[in-house]
Amino acid sequence: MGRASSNMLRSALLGLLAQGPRSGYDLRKQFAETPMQVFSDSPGSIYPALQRLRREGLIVEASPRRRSGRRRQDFKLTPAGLRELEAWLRRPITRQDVIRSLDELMLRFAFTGEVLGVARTREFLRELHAQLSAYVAELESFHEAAAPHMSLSGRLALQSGIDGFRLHARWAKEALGELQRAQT
Amino acid sequence: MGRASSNMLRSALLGLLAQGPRSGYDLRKQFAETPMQVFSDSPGSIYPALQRLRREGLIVEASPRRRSGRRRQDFKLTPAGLRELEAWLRRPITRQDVIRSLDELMLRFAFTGEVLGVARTREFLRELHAQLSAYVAELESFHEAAAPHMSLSGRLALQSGIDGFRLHARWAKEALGELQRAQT
DNA sequence: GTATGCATGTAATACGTTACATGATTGT
DNA sequence: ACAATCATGTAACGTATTACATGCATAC
Repeated sequence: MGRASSNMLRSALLGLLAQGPRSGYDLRKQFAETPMQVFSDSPGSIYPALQRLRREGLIVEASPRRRSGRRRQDFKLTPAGLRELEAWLRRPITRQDVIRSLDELMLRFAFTGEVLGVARTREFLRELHAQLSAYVAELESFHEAAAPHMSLSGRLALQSGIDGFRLHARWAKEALGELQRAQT
Repeated sequence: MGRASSNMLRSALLGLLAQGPRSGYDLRKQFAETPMQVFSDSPGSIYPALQRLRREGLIVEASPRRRSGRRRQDFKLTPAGLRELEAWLRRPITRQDVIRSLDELMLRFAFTGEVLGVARTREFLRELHAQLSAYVAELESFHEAAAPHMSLSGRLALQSGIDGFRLHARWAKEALGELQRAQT
């Protein structure tokens, strides 16, 4: 009921603010100038989202740490905000997540490493790999059954999808190895 | 103003209806049971979307081609609907499309093959490959500059993103080859 | 002292989501 | 006759999008 679905921007804001205090403008710049460009940098999305988080007590204004005389409103996480972030990070990975919001899972991966530590990140990757492998298998069996009746472009598009998930699965495995090396 | 952004569901409905008359329920089943599961199969999204398309004159009721005594409302594209579909398919591929809606581009690819023919599809793939390569290069140079200051998980996540785009670029090239073989 | 960019905000609109509602038709 | 499933719809809610608005610092 309402309190809904993914709300990826909300989580991204919490995750970034967990790294340290930032202003809305800082966040907009980060969305605009880094590979986080999946997020809109328009003020109409970010400022209202920050106000909502503030109203819910998940973030508060931080001491204005002004690096200039400019008006500037920094925010930082509250304990409640950190709890919500961690709850998001710890959500079990579902088949639906893999299908409909792989982007969000990758975001969760990045923040998990920074917020919950290496051990938990490796669990995350194992779960992710399992779900991805399962879905790849599903797609392959669909492909086998349906390919004969599909158009060439349909088949090629499906193949691209399968390849993408397979690549992510392989990536998860390799990342797991890298974390292991870094941990020891 | 308003008439906005991607509206991927709208385009998907037009594309599917271009293949032949279907009912809302058919479309829901297709979303639920095929790899098109990026789309929600909930009635609250599909039926309103169909009503909007009908009100705009892009689709009309088709003769009820009933395969049972059940109530059933089939829709088919109007000439205006086909025009809008083709306009969507012919939109130039932007950097933003690649970053924020690769899914939509893959959908466009599939329908382009079915609606506009092989020649146009190959143009599409060339454009797509160019945009993907350009963005991969961008990401690589960001990676080179920023990697030293990033956390391990941040770096791994970024690497996954780069790999994904690189894979799509390679796919576009291979698909181009397959279409060429099929065309001759 | 005027333009440019910093920094935050708001209004209109459309859309997806969840949940609920409603008949009609098969199957048993 | 009754349950399950077919098939379509509606209502409340939250949120992204686009475009516009505002005020204050710097820079020149």
